[in-house]
Amino acid sequence: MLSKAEKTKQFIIEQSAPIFNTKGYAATSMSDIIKATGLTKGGIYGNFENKDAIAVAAFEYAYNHLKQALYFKVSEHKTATGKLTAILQFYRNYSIKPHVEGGCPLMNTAIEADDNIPFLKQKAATALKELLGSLEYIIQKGINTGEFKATLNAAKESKIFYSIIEGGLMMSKVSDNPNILNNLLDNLKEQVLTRYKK
Amino acid sequence: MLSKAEKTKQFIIEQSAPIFNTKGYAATSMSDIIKATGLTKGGIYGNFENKDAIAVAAFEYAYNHLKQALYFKVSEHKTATGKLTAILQFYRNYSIKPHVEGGCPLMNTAIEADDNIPFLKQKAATALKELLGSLEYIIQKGINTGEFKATLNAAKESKIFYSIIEGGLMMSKVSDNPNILNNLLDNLKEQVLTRYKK
DNA sequence: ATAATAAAAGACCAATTGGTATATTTTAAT
DNA sequence: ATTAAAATATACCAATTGGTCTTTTATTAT
Repeated sequence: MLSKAEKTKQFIIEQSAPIFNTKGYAATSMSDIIKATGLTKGGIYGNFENKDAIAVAAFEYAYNHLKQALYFKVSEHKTATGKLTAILQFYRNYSIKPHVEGGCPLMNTAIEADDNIPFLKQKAATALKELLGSLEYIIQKGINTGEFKATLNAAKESKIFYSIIEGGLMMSKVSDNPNILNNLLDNLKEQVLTRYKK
Repeated sequence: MLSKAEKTKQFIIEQSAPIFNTKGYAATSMSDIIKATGLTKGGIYGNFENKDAIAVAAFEYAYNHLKQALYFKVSEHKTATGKLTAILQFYRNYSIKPHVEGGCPLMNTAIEADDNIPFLKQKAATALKELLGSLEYIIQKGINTGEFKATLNAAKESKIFYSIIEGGLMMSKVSDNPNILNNLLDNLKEQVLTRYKK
């Protein structure tokens, strides 16, 4: 059974994650976290060393959430085409209905942290590597099983795939127009069915 | 001739833009700007109403810089293929040699502002619309002159084009690997020469 | 039920935040 | 050169920042 402290720690993470993901690391204050949790300084600092530790935990929580939801959807399908389509479906309307409030934690963290928050940048880099790796794995398997063309470069395609999703998400969000992303997802699906498939 | 105040104002903008673009709006303090300019509070607040006004001016400065550099490169070419290739060349190694320190001001601002800094979000949205419009215009002109396939959808292609650049830039920066973006740029060029061109 | 321990509350801290008001210095027209 | 106006410096402000320390309250093993 979870100890009291472990439960509280988890609770702090759950309440903080959407705040960090919405406002960003710099704009999120300890008083924001205090307000969101209903705890006091003692309660927070008894469970975390400092703000940075909460930010890291919140990122990992948000990323794991995203990852698990994605993996769940992907695992429902057996073919590479099915898996890729499921991923595209997952991101449909993501600009207005993201998995964690504030959008994609990976992109948010990458953009804020890349120049001057090294400990967060590194977390985002590791997460990106993992996601790209999974994508590449799906495509490569599609090639190996003969579902996709043998000429396809899985490493290359995975990066095209993901850059379009994240770039499209950024454009949709800032433009308040979910269709920018959705249209790109439609196009990616078409690409899978034509360029990828044998 | 520029008045003293106008010169100072411009100077403040020039010194602030790289700070805002690197640290972000929230993490940039007035004391950062004071330090960077060598001015005092009076000098700053005599020329700008508040921090927000500087942030807006800094964004517009950084964006205009980017835009002009891009337009200059693009205008050297007459064909749509030449113009698109020039844009791709412009972004080569952008993750380590951006036009303004900190990377693409459009993406940085879009990601930080989209959830809770409306006045900056709107600036980024307008800038994005303009950039996408220019891209679409180039592609459409390529279609109209018979250089590109008539079946091409300029509006759609411009979004694919730009999402790959920005998504690729994000991935390159957070991974400390310029090649992720560079390889995507290579691929885009190939797409222009095969899928676009007649 | 009680003690030992774990967890959370709350008072406190120096430093920094964005911003104002006033004093001083520069600029530029006469 | 003088002077009015413009521009900048400086001292000051309340509020907030991340964080510590001590006291109080809950928890949990006995």
